Amino acid sequence: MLYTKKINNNKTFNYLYKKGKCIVSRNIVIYVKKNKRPWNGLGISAGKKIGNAVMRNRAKRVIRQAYYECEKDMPIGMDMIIVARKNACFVKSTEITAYLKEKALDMIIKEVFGEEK
RNA sequence: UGAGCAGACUAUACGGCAGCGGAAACGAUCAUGUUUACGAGGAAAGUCCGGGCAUCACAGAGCAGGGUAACUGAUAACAUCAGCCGGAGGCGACUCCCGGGCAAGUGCAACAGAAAAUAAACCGCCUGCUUUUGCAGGUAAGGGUGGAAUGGUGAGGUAAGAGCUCACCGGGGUACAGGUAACUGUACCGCCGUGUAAACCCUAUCCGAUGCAACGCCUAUUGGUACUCUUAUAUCAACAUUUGCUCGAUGGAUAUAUGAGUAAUGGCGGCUGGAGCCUGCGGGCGACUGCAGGCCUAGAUAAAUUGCCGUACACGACAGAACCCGGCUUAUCGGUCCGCUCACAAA
RNA sequence: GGCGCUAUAGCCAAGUGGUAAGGCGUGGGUCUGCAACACCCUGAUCCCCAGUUCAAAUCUGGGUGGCGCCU
Repeated sequence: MLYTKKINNNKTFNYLYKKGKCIVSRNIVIYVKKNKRPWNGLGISAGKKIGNAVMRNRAKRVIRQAYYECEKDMPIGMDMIIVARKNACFVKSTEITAYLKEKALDMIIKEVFGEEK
């Protein structure tokens, strides 16, 4: 939790779903958008389709752990929503961490900050 | 040994590294750090009952509406639980049952059937008249319909029959005895009548409404928006408020103007020490309860119990607190303990 | 978290204890030289499981799905 704040109002969620860039994979879907502030915003969403309360909590936990582990490498100054898909609760957190570090980071940097650099 | 019945408990375990939540202590000062112990369930679920707590309304009464239903008790209370009565099932341990009243009233009972409930009589049976087809009277034994047909079986009796009479069975009433009571037993009378109250209803008894997004406190901005109150003026004479309605109670009511206050948003409290848990000794058949000692054991707000690795095995089910308790219902891989029953075998 | 409503044929639906009306559509037939129109026929585990009753779509209890309100 170095530079991150939680996103907890509905407005920003809807704004990001509409305007943000989306990156899709088997386990998760990521929506990203610049916010021009000295912190990152993080929202995790686990919908009804995933399963009961235990499964939803498990998915949220795994995603949060994966985010913390690659927080140091993240660029600062963006809002981000991670939506769990049905696979996410059966997978270990190391898989998601690896995915974030190897593939998603490059994509995020390209999509969001690519134009400036 | 096998097959069961009932009750109670448990819900992978241990270690390492990294992390989360609020709390306490120590340090530190507008950055927050260190240490310590603690941190989901038997159903946390469904929200089906009951209560606490809070607000609203209170001067009260009645009606409407809703719940409960053998009896006695337990309890804060209950649709729960215990004991017991009645009924049903099982060889048995034991289990199951929304179990008041259609002899207060009203309604309903399709089709079939003569008839579906003050009664009546299709085919029959018997007597009389007429005459070969009917009429009048008696009768409800037999037939068929239906879920249900005015007690059942046998004997006497008769023109034919019939609780018409008798015996036994079944049900009802009255009296007496036993039991706290539901109820049980005995004696006498007597056959007065189907089902349905999870149909309206009646009887007894209980219930005010809304739910922590209740409610209380603090506060930015905008704007005179909404609401409340005070004063003044004008109009009207029945109008408003008061839990769904009525009585009753309280206030005259509406519009305009002036002045004062409140609300929205966000935050904090409510929030966890409680009808609490454990142990021992008493009371009670039991549900439960009295006394003494000990313990503090989640409180988040996009929402904490984790991630990864290793070891073991039976390879891990259903499932995540959101104000709090007592029950019920539903989901659930399995395991352990105590008691009891039946069958077989051995001593 | 709390409080409510609802489920009937492929679709829209009526039905307050006595064996489920109707409309659109599907399929078949009649009509026609062939079609359309018209007419006739056709089809239901009344969301699921128990109970009350002679009898349940309907009454009672439990479950499942869908929808709404407070925010």
